[in-house]
Amino acid sequence: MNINSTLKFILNLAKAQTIINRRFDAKLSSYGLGFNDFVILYHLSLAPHQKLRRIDLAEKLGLTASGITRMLAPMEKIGLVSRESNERDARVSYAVLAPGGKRLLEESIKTAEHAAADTFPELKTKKIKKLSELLNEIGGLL
Amino acid sequence: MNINSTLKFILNLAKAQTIINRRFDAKLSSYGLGFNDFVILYHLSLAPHQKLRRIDLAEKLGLTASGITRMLAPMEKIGLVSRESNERDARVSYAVLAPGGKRLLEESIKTAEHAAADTFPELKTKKIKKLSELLNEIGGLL
DNA sequence: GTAAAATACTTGAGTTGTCAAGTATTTTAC
DNA sequence: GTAAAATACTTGACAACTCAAGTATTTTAC
Repeated sequence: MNINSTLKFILNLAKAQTIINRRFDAKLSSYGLGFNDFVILYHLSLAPHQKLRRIDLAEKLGLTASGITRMLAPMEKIGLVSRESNERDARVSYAVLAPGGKRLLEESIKTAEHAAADTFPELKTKKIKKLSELLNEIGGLL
Repeated sequence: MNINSTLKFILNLAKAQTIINRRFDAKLSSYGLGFNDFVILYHLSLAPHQKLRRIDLAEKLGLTASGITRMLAPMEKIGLVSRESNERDARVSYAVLAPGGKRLLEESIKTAEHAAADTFPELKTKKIKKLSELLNEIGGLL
């Protein structure tokens, strides 16, 4: 019952990611954030006017539009993000980084970086580039 | 609001894995399997006597023991795995690959391999090795 | 040999997503 | 300019986990 090495690799990837996710969730829980909450705040902070369409947010995280709707609802309720409409296209609803979200991102970012460093202690810049390229083969597709 | 490259890499990894998981779930759903169901069957098929303690299964997938309990329950109900106790240690309950599970694994394995090949079309053995080493930095920890 | 610690597993309650379907709006193509 | 297709988003129903706490058993250490 053998499988080829690409599939084996994907099994390893899945395992690693499961552990990483749980670890980051645990570390960030002191801020009341999940890993993906953090990632949403991060992408919003980089975006022009610190806002993104829900669908672009979905693309950046690899989630579905539905998932983004679910995630943003409680974040909006506690003032991390707010909602803004687009004058030219009534279908669109932006997620905007709210002051509370910006503050929380600033507070939590060091924690996230430490968690990353703990996870990959000796990850060098060169290696990262190569790996990221590889991951783009998937990330870029969808 | 910049972050270091290790954290950025982890964000890419998370995105890729989210997409991979959804894709595999979709492909395997024609067999009534989720991605992790498939992985459980696969690990059981490789194990001595095709059985594993729940906790070892948890370790192999990167899940918690609780998660394994939840996953195995429906799989047991439909005859993919069965339960076996350990005579020497009454705490232990093995998950055993049942005939139905073995058959389903054999049927689905090509689908999973194709999904893997589609995801990383030109993944060479060398690259895999490097990336897998890196992933062991986490996978090995827990 | 017994108390304390560790291990294996399960369960209740909650979270974080998924998919399929539906609504509203915009774009395309003729 | 209008019908059909595409796009953006939301919702109901559900799946696949998590953590914290609990039970049962085994191991450790004195």
